[in-house]
This record gives sequence, C-alpha cells and structure tokens, in this order.
Amino acid sequence: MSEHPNIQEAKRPERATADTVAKLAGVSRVAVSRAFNPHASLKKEKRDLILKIAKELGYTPDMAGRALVTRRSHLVGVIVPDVCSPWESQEIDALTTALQGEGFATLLFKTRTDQSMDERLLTYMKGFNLDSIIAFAENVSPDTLTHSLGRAVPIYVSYSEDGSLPNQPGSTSVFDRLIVDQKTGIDQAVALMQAYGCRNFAYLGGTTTSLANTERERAFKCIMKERGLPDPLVLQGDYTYETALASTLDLFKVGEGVDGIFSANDVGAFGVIDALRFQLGLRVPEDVKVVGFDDIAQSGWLSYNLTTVKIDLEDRVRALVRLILRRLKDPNAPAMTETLQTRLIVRGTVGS
Amino acid sequence: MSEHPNIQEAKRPERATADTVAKLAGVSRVAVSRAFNPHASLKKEKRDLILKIAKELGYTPDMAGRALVTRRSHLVGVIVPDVCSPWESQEIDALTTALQGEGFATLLFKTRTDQSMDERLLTYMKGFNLDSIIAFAENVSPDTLTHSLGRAVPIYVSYSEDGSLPNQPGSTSVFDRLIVDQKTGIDQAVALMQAYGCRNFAYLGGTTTSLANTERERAFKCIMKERGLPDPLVLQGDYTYETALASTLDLFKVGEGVDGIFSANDVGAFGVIDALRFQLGLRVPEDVKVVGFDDIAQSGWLSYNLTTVKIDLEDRVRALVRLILRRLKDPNAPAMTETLQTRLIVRGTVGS
DNA sequence: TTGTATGCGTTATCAG
DNA sequence: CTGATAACGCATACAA
Repeated sequence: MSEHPNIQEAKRPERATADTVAKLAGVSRVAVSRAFNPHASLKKEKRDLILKIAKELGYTPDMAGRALVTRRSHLVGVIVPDVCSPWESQEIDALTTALQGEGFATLLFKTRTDQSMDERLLTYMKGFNLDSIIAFAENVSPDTLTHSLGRAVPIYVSYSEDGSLPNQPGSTSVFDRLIVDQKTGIDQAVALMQAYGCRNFAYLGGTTTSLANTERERAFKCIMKERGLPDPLVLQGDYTYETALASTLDLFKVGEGVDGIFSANDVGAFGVIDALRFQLGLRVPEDVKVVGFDDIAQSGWLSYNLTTVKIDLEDRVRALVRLILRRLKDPNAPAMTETLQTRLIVRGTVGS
Repeated sequence: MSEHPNIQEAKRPERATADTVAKLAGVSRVAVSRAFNPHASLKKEKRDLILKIAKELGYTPDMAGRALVTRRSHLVGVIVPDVCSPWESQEIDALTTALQGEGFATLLFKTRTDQSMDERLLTYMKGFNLDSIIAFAENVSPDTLTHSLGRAVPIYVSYSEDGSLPNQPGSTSVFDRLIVDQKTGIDQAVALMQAYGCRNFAYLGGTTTSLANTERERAFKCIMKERGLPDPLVLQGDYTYETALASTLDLFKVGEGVDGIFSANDVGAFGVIDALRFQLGLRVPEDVKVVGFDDIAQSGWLSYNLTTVKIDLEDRVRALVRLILRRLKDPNAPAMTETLQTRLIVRGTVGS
C-alpha cells in the first residue's frame, strides 16, 4: 500500500524502539524510558500501559544506548586461561548464574596459557566498557589491568594475606581482592596423612608461574616444618592430568619410598592416582596416600573418591559478587577485600 | 593549576574519547574513526600518527557507541544449561577462542535446567543486541528465539537430517542449523560390542526432553534392529554421573544379564562403570562392556579409559563460526546448514 | 507527574 | 583523501 514499497528491507524487521512504543501509547519517549526504570516516577496506570504495549511489540531497552548515557554496561568480564578445566568451569557456571540474577551478563575472554597476556586482548576488552573484571588468569598483573581498562576496577584472587601480588612495582592502582586462606585446609590434610603414618611427602605443583601454586607450595612446606616433618620432594606440574601422570612415573623411577603425595589441584591428583594404580602397581591409599586441592565434582566419583582441600564455590562466588556490587555502588572507594576459608574433605585416598 | 580544581573527579580519569585523540593529532574525529577501520581511506602517515597518539592515551573505540550506528555489537550469545558439564565447558572453551580470533566476544547465559526457558531471559538477552546466538540448551525452541530476538539469527544444533525440531508449528522463522550425524559412530560402537559377544543391550538416556538424547536413542534402537539384535532396555538418565550410577544399580537389581551398556554421554558412562565395578562387583569390560558418547578429555583417563563415540570438537566449532560469519555477511540469506560426522574411539571398556 | 532539550561516542552520508 | 553534519537509542537535567 505504501507508495515506495521497499522489498529488500521488508524481510528482517527493525527492532522496536522507545519511540515506537511511545507513539502507540500516546506518550513521550521519556515516559517509556521511565516505565523501564522502576525508581523513576510515573503514574502507575501509564506505566502499566507502556509495559503492555512494549510487550506486544517485543520492545526491550537497548543496552548499548543505555550504557552510553548511564556509563554502566551491565557486562562483567571474566578472564580465564582454560574454560574447560573442571574447577574453572564450575566457577564460571556459578558466577554466571549469580551475575545473571543481579542483571549482569558474563563476557568470557580466554588468554593463551602458553603466552604472556598480550595488550591486544586488553584493549579489545576495554572497548566493551565492562562494569567489572575478574581475573582468574594469573599472568596478567592487576596494574596492567587497572591501567589499560577504563572504569572497571579489577578483582584479583590471591592466596596469601600479606598482599604479595605478581609484578607489582609499588603499585598505586586500585583493585579489589579475594583472599583464599589455604593454610587451614592444607594443615588438616597434612595432619591426616601424618596420622596414617606418612613420612616421605611429595608436593606436585601446578604451573610454576601460578600464584595459587606458589602460595600452596609455600604453605605446604611451612606446615611440614611446623609439624617437624622433613622437607617434601617437589614435582613439576601444570595442573593437567597428563603431566601429573608423567611426573609421578618419574618420581618412582628415581626417588623411592614416597608414601604421601599432595597435589596442587584435584585433576593433578587424578593423574597421580592413575599412575600409581595402573602403571606402578601401587595401591591407594594402602601404599601411597593422595590428597588434592579444590574439591571439584569429579573428586566424589568412586574411581577416585579423592580426599581433598575444599574451597567452597558458593562462598567464593558470593564474595565475588559482593565485591562487584559494592564497587559499582562506590567507584572511588578504597580497595576492598574478602577472605575465604578452606577445609579438608575426607574421602578414600587417605586411609589404611 | 586549573581555576576550579575538581577534587572528586580527579580520582578516576574518564576514558579518552575519539575527540581527545583528534584534538591532539590535529585532525577531525572522523579521521580517528577511520584510523581504526582498516577499510576506510586515510593517508597512511596520518593514520599512523593517530594510532600512535591513541596508544599513548590508551584510547580504544567504544563498542557501545559503535554498535549504535553500525548495528553490530560484536557480541555472540551462548545459551547453556550447564557450563560445568565437561562436554559443554570444552565446547565453550574452543568456541570462545575461535570467536575471539574473529573479533567477537562471547556472552554466556545460563538457563535453569529444571525449568522451561522463561521469557525474561530472552528479553534480557535481546537488550544486548547480539550478533548471533548459539543455543546449546534444548528447551528453547528456535521459533521463540527468532521471534524474541532482534537482528540475531539463532544457530540450532540438531541431531537428525530430517529437520525434526522441538515445538515447530510450521515455523517460518529463519534459523541456521548444525546437524550432527550420530548414526555412523553409534553403528561402529554397536558393531564392536556385538563382535565381543554382547547380546543383551541397555541404553542409558540423557534428559528425556533433550533432542540429542531422543535422536541418540532412536538411532541406537534403529541400528540394533538393522543388526538383528533384540530391543535394548532403556534406562532413565539426565546426563549426570549420580543418576547414571543409581540407574545402573536399579538395572541389575531387576533385569539381570545385561552385558552391553551404551550411554548417551561420557559422564553417564563413568557412572555406569563405577556402579558396576565398585557397587556390583562386576568387571568392565570382561563382564559388561560400556560405550559412551562425546569423547571428553576425561574419557582418556586411565581409571575409565572409555570407548566412546567422538564428535570432533574442533570441526564442530569451526562449523559454528562459519555459520556465524556467513550469516553476518548476508543477514537475509536463506537458512544455512552444516553437517558433522561422528566416529568411534576405541579404548578399554569394550574388549574381553 | 510529565514533556523538552541535550548529550553519551561512534560511524554513515555527503560535500568538498 | 578529508571534514562537517546527522543519526543511532537511551537517560538525565530542567522546566512546566
């Protein structure tokens, strides 16, 4: 019926805009905006009408337009080296759920594990104007993050109370922290192994550049000393099953007599167990006792049934979300901190 | 030095904008825009100057502003019921990497598995103006997706060639599809089990509402018939380890004599194996042979060493990215399709 | 409570 | 090759 029918543009209809709704409702487009912002004042019946028409038209406020003026993107960036490692995927899962509940969407960024974080990814991320950033990758320093990202205050997960962080040259940048106190859980683990007669301990590490690993190793050695136990052997690792398996084979080729192995993560512990059982003909826990770290879902599976130090995932995610929300409420507040405890989950890989 | 020093605003500096760069470079802001769009024509030395100044100022084009006018958000939505299930986390990992390489960021959305997809999530997603959407969740129909989302053409993963899709009432909406031909792999699995003497088969399903499961079960039964084998017992499942374990216990409480179990996914197969070995005192593969589906990384672990039907993750992700890019190049193109093959990976859970 | 005017940061269009 | 101008969709300040 139109004078100039445009065949090409007929196919994919443009999204309804606030003006469309306003026209149909007989109000101004500001009223439409207000209808979608609960705190704005608008006569109830008018709001209801607008919302009804909006629903019919399938109208939703455009986040890009909104972000431009409110300076809030409702986007939270998550930087991970590996989405597919069980612990991280479980954390991302919980985090996404929690953030979604608060109206934020999770933007996933992957760093290449083998390579130091390049600037390109950071400037790329910056363009999205993230409201917050959580760095699970440990090869990117908070300084770099703070400096190269705009409004977002990064959240850094660290594993010791004394504020040690990578590459900080008298850093003045503000960032929030989640501190995991892993000493309690590790002490419980060592106590249990000791009670079951372990004398020769080995520590299977994660990636050497990893802060979590460095601090875990430090805490483990410290506790060994406190308990009057000899220094543990240290095995090279990288948090993967394959490396853990290989390292364990190496260990028993050379140094014999190890009867207790503490792994920096659960997946590594699985590799240790499989090497012992299927390649070395040793029994777990009778011959060698094994403890892991994380308490991922797979640790409860009967084939492994792993005794492990648990970081409570729900607690951890709640703490992260608290940090994000508080920071958004007051962008200029001083650095904030949350602390998390760990505890031992006793299953079948330490016993007699 | 300024006449009206503003103490409050001094703390968090505003992001540099195109105008800032333009002023310092002595050009118009359009030139700055062009400097960041490779296809735009701009004298080389001028572009270099702008890029250099931009780098010094830490300027990056704002995606929100850009999206507003280009109508491209560079955001790809991924809908998943569980990020933490191994197969999905591995797929998300690969997909994020691939998309990042093409300049897209991955936006993660979680659906509650136990509940049908509610409209709120969809309208919420719509606000982000996604360039594309990949639905790994199967409780949301492509019609709903197409209708309630704006420009984005959804990609649907289906498991049969005949176009069967959930809730399609003569659907006219356009959506692209990735079809997984699982029959080849399943046939190889049954052939192998048959060769090792399996006579009484059981099928452990995934979630009953899952399309993948429905088609997997149909294919399995069809192949059984083709090979002159009796109808398999069907066990209820939901893709989880725990349910698989419980279902297997139930199975051997009642119906004895099952000597071959095919699980709709690998994690389920792990549950089956653990139930057989640790709770029922049966040997795998000597007493019962087990085959899984997916070939997740954990299937190679020695404790399970699972024979399984593999979907090639890299192929799958490449196909998805191809679909996205082609659709963006031509938004009005007719529905597109990619097909994927499956094949058996032989390990230790079928043998003698 | 409501509407008008303005600006957020960018690119498309068009004129030079 | 370059610059001025308008537009994208929205929320805020201000005036009514």
